[in-house]
Amino acid sequence: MRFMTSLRFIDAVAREKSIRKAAEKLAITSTALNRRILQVEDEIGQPLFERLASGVRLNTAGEIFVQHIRAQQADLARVQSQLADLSGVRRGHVRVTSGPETLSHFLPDVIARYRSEHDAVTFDISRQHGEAAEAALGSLEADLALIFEPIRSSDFQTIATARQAVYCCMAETHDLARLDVIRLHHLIDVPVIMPTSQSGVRQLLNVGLMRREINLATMLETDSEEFTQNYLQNEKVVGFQIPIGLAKYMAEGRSVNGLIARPLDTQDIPQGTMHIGHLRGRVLPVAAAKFMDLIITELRERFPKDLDQ
Amino acid sequence: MRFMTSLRFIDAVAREKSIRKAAEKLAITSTALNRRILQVEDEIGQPLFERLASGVRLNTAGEIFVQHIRAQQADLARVQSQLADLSGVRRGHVRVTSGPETLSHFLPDVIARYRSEHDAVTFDISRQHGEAAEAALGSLEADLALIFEPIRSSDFQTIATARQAVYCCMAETHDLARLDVIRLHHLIDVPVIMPTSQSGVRQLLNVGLMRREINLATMLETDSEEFTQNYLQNEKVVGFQIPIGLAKYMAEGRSVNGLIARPLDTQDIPQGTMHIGHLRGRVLPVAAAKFMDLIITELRERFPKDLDQ
DNA sequence: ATATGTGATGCGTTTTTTGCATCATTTATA
DNA sequence: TATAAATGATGCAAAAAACGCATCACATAT
Repeated sequence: MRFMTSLRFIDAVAREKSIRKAAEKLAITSTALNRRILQVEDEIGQPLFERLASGVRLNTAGEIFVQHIRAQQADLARVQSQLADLSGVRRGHVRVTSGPETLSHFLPDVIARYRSEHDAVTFDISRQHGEAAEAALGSLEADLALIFEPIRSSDFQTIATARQAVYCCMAETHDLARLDVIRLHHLIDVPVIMPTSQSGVRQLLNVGLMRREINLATMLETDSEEFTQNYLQNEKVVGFQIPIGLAKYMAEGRSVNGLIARPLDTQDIPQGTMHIGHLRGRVLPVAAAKFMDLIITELRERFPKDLDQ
Repeated sequence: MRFMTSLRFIDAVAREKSIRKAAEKLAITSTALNRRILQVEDEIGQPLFERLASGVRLNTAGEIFVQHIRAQQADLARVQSQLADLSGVRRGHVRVTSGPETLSHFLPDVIARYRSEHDAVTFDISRQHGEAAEAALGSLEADLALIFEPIRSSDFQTIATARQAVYCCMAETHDLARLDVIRLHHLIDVPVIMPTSQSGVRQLLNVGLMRREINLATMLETDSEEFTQNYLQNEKVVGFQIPIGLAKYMAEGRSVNGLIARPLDTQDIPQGTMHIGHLRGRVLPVAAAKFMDLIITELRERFPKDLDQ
């Protein structure tokens, strides 16, 4: 897109905070890039960057203008996606940001399902917790977000929510595996792997633990689902997860790879809410919109009673 | 704005429906323009225009793309307005579309008031009835609309409304000038000037006339306020107008230039609603937003009881 | 049949953009 | 404190892109 070149270059310089560094990434000389920027600044009628000895930095005008550029790029992506859709093939690129919960099973499943029908669509998955995810939507670095936490920004437009209880995850040989529902007091003196404090699951656990004044025997704290799942197969410890983070059918009590999941009593630990949404006011590219539809379809199949739209 | 050139050109061709005609308006040769279009089509990956013997016409892809171009232009205007605002002077260009009611007194007053403080802001006033005005907002040819009619499109976002009763307008020597409130039956056999059927005032009159089964002695039908106002000074006929279309204080009963206004009884003719708003989802340029604020301020001063926000 | 309109294309010219070498400053380092 | 290494800006020549002219191919109206 020739007509986007200057704008794309400015965006790059804003990100790199240096003309020379940006020029290198863009595979042109710094002098050409410099002059493009000077030209746009001249047309705009005022500088967009502050010149520092260490590089450049956006000034207020630049912030406003770069925001415009990104909105413009996002809208162009939407248009291209829509045009591709016209000509039969669904092309496009979908950028999803999500907490760790959905990355092990849910998103891989949904994306595979989507790509089985539209293999011209590509994906970007970035793992970020709530606040960062919302920021990524705001700066148009992501199209969709799946956030298992309270929503902070009013710029987040929720399209669907799914209530999720917290489950204990353990080897099927674990003593607690015999129980259908686990109460908090069962966990006293049982070694557990805790999610980090940024995670929504951890926040729900904290609420219950505070109320009941219980301390768990935390043997390890991690935000890595992969680590947790693998470790549970080696030692008789308990991890925590929500249904969307479990392998399919595990939430119904089946064991998968020697692991089993049991719900925590909701009297002890409140249910949380998984939010699926996008930046308020945005019109999503076709591919992203259709992918979101599929996410909701999948959620409806998995959690028919707990989905709200 | 160099980076907008190709897009601006495409917009021009779409409007002119001919490359040669557009080229003339843009002061370049048709061959240069033609090649720019071919280049963009090539980058997009598909044609935007159908080539006919009589010129060109947007295809579906073109419609989508041109819509994007216009949104982009509007957003750039907003950004420029915002940047100018940063540097102290409020620059900008405000495009208003309105029915005839506000053009004689209201808009001139408000614009004069606005420009007395911000003389770097320029205006475009286009006179259009409801449906056309809404279309102008939709195609981003106008920023604000003042519509004295029911709103048809759900894309119209109303910011404020003002209830307006219909007034009779006449020479102060007219027999009916003695009445404080005019009933429909007073108008029987009185020669009147009627607004055209597109006008909101006419639609309100029709409602009352139908209900009471009264026919007026229409001596002339026009959509020209100027004509009506001038003619009333020459002959003892009655015209119709709403307060916002009257000179200041005329709705309170004062005579201005030998003319006087008397309200029609609202039992006979229902009140109408003046809508002030913009395209749903748009972020207006600073200048346009501030101008709308001033419109509402002015309305509040003139019609404190009848303004809703 | 002819004339007039349309958009597309080959080619030489003009304008714009790019890259190299270099300057003026500021910051980090010896 | 002197030196080295980074930054963005600028003059100038080469490369690339855009432009305008002449012309083609085609459709429509006269």
